[in-house]
Parts: sequence; structure tokens; C-alpha cells
Amino acid sequence: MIDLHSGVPRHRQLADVLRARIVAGDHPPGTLLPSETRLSQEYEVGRGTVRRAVGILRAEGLVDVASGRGTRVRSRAPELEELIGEPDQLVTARMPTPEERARWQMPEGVPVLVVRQPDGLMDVYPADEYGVRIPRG
Amino acid sequence: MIDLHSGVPRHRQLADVLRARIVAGDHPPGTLLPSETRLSQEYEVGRGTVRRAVGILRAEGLVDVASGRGTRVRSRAPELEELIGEPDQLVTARMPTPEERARWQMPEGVPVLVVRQPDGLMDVYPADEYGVRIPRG
DNA sequence: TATAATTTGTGCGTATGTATA
DNA sequence: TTATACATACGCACAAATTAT
Repeated sequence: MIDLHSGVPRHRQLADVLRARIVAGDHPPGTLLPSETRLSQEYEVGRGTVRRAVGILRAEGLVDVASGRGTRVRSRAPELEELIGEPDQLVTARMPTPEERARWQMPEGVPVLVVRQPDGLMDVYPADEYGVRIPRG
Repeated sequence: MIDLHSGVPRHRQLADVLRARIVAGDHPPGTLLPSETRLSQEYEVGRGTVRRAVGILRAEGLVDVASGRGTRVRSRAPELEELIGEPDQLVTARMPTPEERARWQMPEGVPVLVVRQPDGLMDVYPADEYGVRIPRG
């Protein structure tokens, strides 16, 4: 599975393998991945390498990691609450600041939608729960 | 600066300190941060701790790290190319897949805008370069 | 209630490789 | 070529959170 001489870092290789297994349904949403120690034995890499690989999946929003409990495959695509856009607003996105993440208790790997009014005021919404609908004329 | 007995992990404390210094303009965009070794001496933590702290800032898109060159504070580029939204489109955001990041050569810590058409088709744009403008009726 | 086992979190030291100046 | 700096990887130890006994 992991090629030590491919030039590709092992933690990226492992992240690719785990991601593939997740999207292939091998690890269904809601289930736990094997523990870090188990994975390090299974793929014959150090635990630190496993943690970096899992960290990648976490940053991508694929899994949720909790101390003492394990690494759980995140359930995909919950219903988005629709915000109705208003003319001349500009919608973009970025990663939240630590304060914003704390305020809305956002999981890792989830961006925020930034809706900027013509007058410069901005509203911010977690992108895993909100979407902006373009209104009909 | 770093409190060993606060309960807050040192690499998080250091990330907070560095982030604060960056946003305060102490380390202007385009400049290099002190080297990892220098930071580890300055804040009296291990180099691994420094790397984890910098890794946080990198995931947030605040800095760009290059081997042999150093850690550079990323220039904020609020110059967004505007896409004109069309009625009934739904705009949201998520983190890019590795393929999407490679395709557009996106830096870390940058989400993608997802524009979903009424028929289900989706367009994806890097959120650091694009925004969606809500058209007037 | 208390204890142990499991699992993730943190931190250190070390080694080797690679890129840049 | 040499020095500097970052990248990857391993191993070890201990702490903290959770779950099982």
C-alpha cells in the first residue's frame, strides 16, 4: 500500500488510501476508523505519520476526531439552510478565524461564507449549514 | 509569552501569538518570519512545537512555507474576480479535494465556492480569487 | 463508585533528506 | 562546496478524555 521510495511522503500516501476507502464506502459515515496505533501497525508506519494523514482528512472535513473516542467518518452533506441573496451583495468564502469557529462551534475543515453588502458591511455564515440562493428578478 | 502551566498546548499558544503579531502588522505581508530554530529559542519551545504552530497558520492560509527559504507571511489579495450569479443558483463553500487544489494550484487553507445550478450541475471556483455577485432584478 | 483499558493529544529528541542561498 | 532552513519520519513518554469492567 505504502511505497517508501515513491517520493510521495508516506503521510500523504496514507491519507490518499484512507480517503479512497472512505469515499468507496469501505468506512461508512458514522463509523470509527481503526485507532492510530492499529493503523500504524497495519500500514507499517509510525504513529506520527498516521496522525499527519488523519490530520489531512480532518482539514478536508472528511472525519471528526475526538480525544479518547476515536476518529469518526463525518456524515455527508446535511441540509443547507438557504439565505436569500440581495442585489449587489458579493458572496465569497474563507477559512474562519479561531474566534468564529468557537462562536459557532464549527468543526475543523469547514469554511465560512462571507456576504458583503454594497456599503461594506459583512455577514459571515458557516458553510456547512448555510447557502446563498440567487433570487429571481 | 508561553505559559507552560496554562493547560493550553504550547503549539497553540505559539500559533496564537504569531497570528496576533501578524494581524497586528508586526510581521507585514511578504516578510519572512524568523526561522524555526530562531523561534524555538525565542519562545523556549522545541522545534517540533514551532513547526506545529506554523502548521496551524499555514492551514489557515496566513503564511506560506517553502523549504530552504523560510516562512513568508502571505499577502492578502482581496482582489476578487466577480462572477455574476444567475437566478435560482445556490452558492455555498467547502474545502477543495486534492485534485481540485492541484488543478488550480490553490494554496493551503483556501476553500472553494460551489455554485449549484437548479438542474444539479455544479461549478467550483477557488474562493481566494472569485466571488459571486448577486445581480439586480 | 472506582479502576483499568483504550484512544487521542502533546512534547521531546533524533536522524535523514531536500531545497536554497 | 558549505551552511542554513525546511520536510519527513521514527520512537518514546506521559497527559487527558472516554469507555468498558
